[in-house]
Parts: sequence; C-alpha cells; structure tokens
Amino acid sequence: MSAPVPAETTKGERTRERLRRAATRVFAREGYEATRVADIVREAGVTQPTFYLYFASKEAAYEDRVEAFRQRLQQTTLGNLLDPSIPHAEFTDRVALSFRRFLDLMAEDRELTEIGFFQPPGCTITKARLVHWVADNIAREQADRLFRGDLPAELIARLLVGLLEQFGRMEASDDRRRELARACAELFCHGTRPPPG
Amino acid sequence: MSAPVPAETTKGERTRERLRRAATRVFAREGYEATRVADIVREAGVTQPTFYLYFASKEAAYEDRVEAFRQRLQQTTLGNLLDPSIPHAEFTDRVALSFRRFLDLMAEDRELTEIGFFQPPGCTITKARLVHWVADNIAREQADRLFRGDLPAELIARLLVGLLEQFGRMEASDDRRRELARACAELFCHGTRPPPG
Amino acid sequence: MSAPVPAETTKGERTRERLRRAATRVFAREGYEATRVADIVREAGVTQPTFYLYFASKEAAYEDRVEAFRQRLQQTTLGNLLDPSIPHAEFTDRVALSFRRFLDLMAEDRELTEIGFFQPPGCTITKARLVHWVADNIAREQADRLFRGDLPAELIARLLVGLLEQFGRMEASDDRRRELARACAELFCHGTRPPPG
Amino acid sequence: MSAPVPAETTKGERTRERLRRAATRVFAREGYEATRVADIVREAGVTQPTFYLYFASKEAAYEDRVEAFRQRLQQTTLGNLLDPSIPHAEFTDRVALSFRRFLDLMAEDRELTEIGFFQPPGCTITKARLVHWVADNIAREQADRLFRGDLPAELIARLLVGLLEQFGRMEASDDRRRELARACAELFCHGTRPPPG
DNA sequence: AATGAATGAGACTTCATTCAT
DNA sequence: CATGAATGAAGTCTCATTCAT
Repeated sequence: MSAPVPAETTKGERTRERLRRAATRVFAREGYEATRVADIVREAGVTQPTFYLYFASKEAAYEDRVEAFRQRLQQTTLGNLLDPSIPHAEFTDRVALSFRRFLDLMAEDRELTEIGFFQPPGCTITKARLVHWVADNIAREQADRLFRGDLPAELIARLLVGLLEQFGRMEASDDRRRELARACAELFCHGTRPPPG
Repeated sequence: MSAPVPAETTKGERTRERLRRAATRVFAREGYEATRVADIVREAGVTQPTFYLYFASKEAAYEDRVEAFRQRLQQTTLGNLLDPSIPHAEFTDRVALSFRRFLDLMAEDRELTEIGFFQPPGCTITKARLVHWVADNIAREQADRLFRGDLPAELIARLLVGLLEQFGRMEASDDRRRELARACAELFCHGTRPPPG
Repeated sequence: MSAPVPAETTKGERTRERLRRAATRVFAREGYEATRVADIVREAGVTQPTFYLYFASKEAAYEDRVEAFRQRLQQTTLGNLLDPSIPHAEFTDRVALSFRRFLDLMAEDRELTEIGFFQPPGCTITKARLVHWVADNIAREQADRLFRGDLPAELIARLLVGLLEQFGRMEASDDRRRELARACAELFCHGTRPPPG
Repeated sequence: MSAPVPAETTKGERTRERLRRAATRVFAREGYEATRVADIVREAGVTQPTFYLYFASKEAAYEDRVEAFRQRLQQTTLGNLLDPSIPHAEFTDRVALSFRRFLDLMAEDRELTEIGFFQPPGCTITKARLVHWVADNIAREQADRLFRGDLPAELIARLLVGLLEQFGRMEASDDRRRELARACAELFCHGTRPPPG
C-alpha cells in the first residue's frame, strides 16, 4: 500500500496542470463568455501562445474542465444505486449518504462544480445527463419497491437534481454538509407535510 | 363605463416596446454576454443609436427585462400563501394549484422566464429572492401547522424552487402543465417513498 | 451630351472609395498575404473598424479589387473581336490595335493590374478566364480564316496572353506603348523568323 | 569502372535533404507567405528547432529552393543556343527541341518549378533573368540571321518566356509535351497567320 | 544532431458606444 | 425621433524564432 506514484511530471505536464487550474478558477469566477484567455494565462504565469500549446482554443479548455466534472459526477451517481435489501429503518440514512456523497463531491472543488454544474453553456447538458443517470437508478429502485411507482422515474430524478441545484453551491463545513444531506434525504423521502396525528 | 384608457402609444413608446421585445428574444436565445446590441436592433428594426435613446446600455436593457420577470414572480408568490383553514383533504390540490400558477407564469413568456430565471448573471439573484419570498410564506404556514416544523422554512422553500428549476423550462401544453403541477405537489408534500402497507 | 453625373457621393461612398483606392495600392505593393488591414486603413485615413463597415474581410476587399479588374479585362476582350471583312493589308495594324487596347487598359491603373493580373492568388483565375475569352474570339476568327486553323484556338489564345504577361507590366509612355503593341502584333502574326529571301 | 561515389550521407545531410524536399512541397502548395515553418517540419518529420539548424530562416530556405531552380534553368538556356549552320529545313524542329528541353525541365520537378517560376516573390526575378539569358542567345542568333533583325532581341526573348509561362505549368505526358513543344515552336517561328495562298 | 517548451510581436476581427446631423 | 458614419478598446489566435537541454 503505497501512495500513488504521481503521474509523469515533465515540465509540460506541470504547465498543463497550472493552466487547467487557472482555467478552472477564471471560468468559475467570470463565466465562459466573460473569461479572457489573457486572464487564464496571467493566473497560470505563462504567455498567451503557451495556452494554445496545450488547448486548441478557449472553448476546448472549457470543455476539458466541464468533462472533468461530469466524469466525477457520473462516478458518484453510479456508486449511489441503492441495495434492494436495505432494512426499512435505515433507508433514509442511506439516502442521506447518497446526498452526502453528491454534496461532498460538489464541495471538494467548488470552482469545477461551478463550471460543470451551475454555469452555462455547459450546465444544461450536465444536468440533463445527471437526470438521465439518476433516472436509471431510480427506475431500478422503483422495481425494487424502494420508491413509489406512481410517478415516472425521471420526475423523481429531477426532484433529486433540483435539490442538488439548491444545495450544491452552499459553503458549508463537513458537519454542516452532513446535516444538509440529512435534511435533503428527509424532504426527498417524506416531503414537507407534518406527520399525521 | 368608459372605453379602456388606451395605453400611451406615442411613437416613442411603440419603439421602446419593440426594443423590449427584441431584447427579450435575443437575450433569451443567446444569453447576456453573447447578445450583441446589433442583434437586438436588427430584430427591432431600428438603428443602434436608437437603442441608446431608450436604454442607457446593454446592461440596463437586460436589467429592465430581468426586473420585469421578478415583478411577476413576486406577485405570483404572494398570491400563493395558503389559507390556514384549508381542509386537510384538499391540501395537496391546493399546493398543486400553487405550482400550477408558477408553471403557468413561466410558460406564459418563455423568453422572459429564460432571462429572469435560468440565465446568468441575473438568475442567481432572482432565485435567491424567490427563496426568500417563498420562505416567508412557508414560515407562516409552518406556524399554521401546514408544513412540518422540524426543518427550517428556507430548506423547504429551496425544495420548491428546485422543483421549479427542474420543471419551469419544460415545453408543455396546458393540460400537461396541470399534470406536472400535480406531480410536483405530490413530491413536495409526500416525497418519494411508497405508501406504507 | 453632358459629362456623366458623378454617382451619389454620400460621405459613406467617399469613404468606401478611399478604402478601395488604398486597398488597391497596398495589395499591389505588398501582395495579398503580406498586406495588413492596418496598412490599408492608414493609407485611407480611417480606423480599422471602419474597414469592416465596408468590407466583410480582407479577403472580400481583395476580391472586390480583383473583380473590378476582371470586368474591365473582359470588356476589352469582347471589343477586340476582329471583323472578318478586314482588308488583308490592314490586318497586322488591326491586331496591333487590339494589343494596344490591352496594354492601355493595363497601364491605365497599374496597381489594379498588378493585383488582378500578376499577383496570386487571383492572377491564375484571371488568366484562365482571359484565355477562355480570347479563345472564343480566336475560334471565330479561325472560322473566318483570319488565323491558321492547324492549331487549337486555345493555344493561340495562350500565345496572346503570354505576350500580355510579358509586356503588361512595362512602364511605358503612350507612344512607347504604341510601338510595343505594334511589335507584339508582328510577333503574334508572323513570328520570329526572318522574311524569306 | 568504380562504383558511383556515394553522395555524402551523414545523418545531417539526409535531414537537410528531407527538409529541402518538404520545403519544396509546401512552398509550392501554399506559396511563400502562406507557408508555415510548422508545415515544413511536419512533412519532414523533424522539429522546428531542427529547421533552424539547417536554414537561417524561412526566407533562406525559400531562397535555397529558388536558386536551385534558377541554376537548372540557366543551364538549359545555355544549352539551347542555336548552331548557325543549322539547315533551313530543320530549323523549326530545332526550336521545338529547345522548347522541349524547357518544358521537360519544368515538368521534371513541378513543385520546384512552381516555386522558381510561377510564384512570388521569386518568380519576377527568375523571369527577368531568363529573359536576359535568352536575349543573349537571341542576339547572337540574330547576328547569324536565324531570327528577324527588325525587333530587339529582348522582345523576342520575351515572346519565348511568355510561351513558357503559358505552357510550363501544364500537366502533360512525355508525348504530349513533345506536341506542345512543336506547337510552341511553330507559333514562335511563324506566328498565327494562315500560310498565304 | 536534435528536441521539448516557450514567447514576442502582431494579425484579423468584433462590439458597445458616440458624434453630427 | 431617428440615423449614417465612425471609433476605442479589446479579444482570440498564429507564427517565426529561440532557449536550455
């Protein structure tokens, strides 16, 4: 068990990484359109032509960043499929865990999340894909009677995505995120009405 | 009984209105940053200097449009406060009506909705305000025991706004919107778990 | 019989004309690729954006100039078709006149000729077209037994165009041009061999 | 009888040759200005700094290629001086042979010909020199009464060069080139008029 | 003998905005 | 009330060339 060997770090790879980080930062701060390549290279400490050594265009750099986020998002989603054998009493906790994983992912690199999930032009596609991935999970979970079957899986998926839209941008400590995830799970599972009686 | 007072229709007012409509269309289609004043005036059939006769800047025109949407949104929200005396059996229907009013508003002028609710840079503020307005309603309704009191009103408000984010952009007929509103109300009130038993 | 009324001379038309002249000058001096829009606008006394008010691109401006030359060239060519009833004794004189018209045209605006006839990328097409137009004339004239019929019209046309390529760039006074045209006609009609005997 | 002396083939010489060939190809295809050093090195399979190991600049590489063509052209021209004792009946054939040598030279390396003879900025000088060399021949041949003496040698030389300009770029088989050369000789010697009677 | 990496200088083009009429 | 004409400022991208190894 050793720490992962760092990927080859030629000078070029390091420059590329600096550019990626700078691009993430600036895109997140300014938005795609308002971002100028000049800003990115200034933050990366290189000249403009160097940028074009590593990215074909401003748009290509943006796509690179957006895809990086989507990858992570898809992985997280795939890992959140619920086991049908889950005991009833633990269900909401388990859903809270799923929300926590999403919120942790989104908090881990706020800037990348900003680009991939909240800002146009990429956010629309990201969310559409997320709805799709989540709906796949939900459909199976409906088959396992984990969720109500009287509503289309896509609708339920959208409820989840809507919650992430609302809570994914919050600045929150680890503990606070755990609480938020718990609240999301509550709302997601049981809604807003008071318990009867 | 007098004839309806004719809206002021000096030539200037008509030009201003044409510019507003054109701006709405182009901002919705292209987004704020990518919109060019040249496009707006082309769609409005006037020249560029004329634009500056009616709006101080591109940004001012955008603000004008965004504010128009926010006004309507606030009105709708205020009208959606629930009457505490509502019979228990009708509750979900009543919530569905609230959703329907929101979805109708958003469908009525898709382009204005796009600008005011979905596109940066304005959408963040719009949604923040909406959360605030809705949370005011929810807080009162919690006091009236209409919603569960174990979660902050703002969280519940965000659930609602998240649903609007997910469903407010759908192309849907009147009837389909009614169904959607019903589904939203169901999810909002009772969540996604199957009924016990 | 009055002098032609000058075309409408709005300020815009005058600016366009200044740009045209400047473009002609610079393209002729530097060649298409090496020409910078900055040079053109400096010579025209306007700013760069103004250039794009009148031409869609550097390339469009170039095309405009090249086409202007081609128009004139085609007109001249059409006017040079020989009358079949021409007396034998006057034939070479008449061919000399044709050459003179070509050389005059090319001398009249040296810079435009440079662009349209001598410089890439336009010159290849211009010459190909000229060969075609001239060959049309030659074919008819061969039918009228004015030129030898044992060689394809296109070959004879190319002989003519080759002569223009060689003599069209010469700086020459009116009189000198007349002489040159005469010599061209001689060579074109009778070749380089000494008269027999 | 010894084996042919191997051309010096140090690794460097081979690289230089690859660069030369690549440069020829790209200059011919794109023209001097539009050619990028990046294209040349890609075709040569080396990196950009290597290019500068062998040529001082893009311009130097271009000059190298142009001069290579001019050398060959001058050799061919010198070899084409007509023997004054040539029998009258064979004269046109002999001129056709001269044209054939020129056309063969130009066909042998189309790309080098393109650069040296047809494309700016080098073509103007190449042709001027060729006119000069040919005129030297013609002047002697006029003295030998092989060509008419009533026109300056330079004019006659230009007729020849003009024909090469027209026919030197044609894609043509060996046989077709022979025919073309024959036609050129005919036109060059006797012009375009039908034979009398 | 060759290259990975970088850059200075500059090209074309766009756009919000204004002036003069 | 409206426009024809113009521009300052800036943006993306390219390219010949060089440095350090």
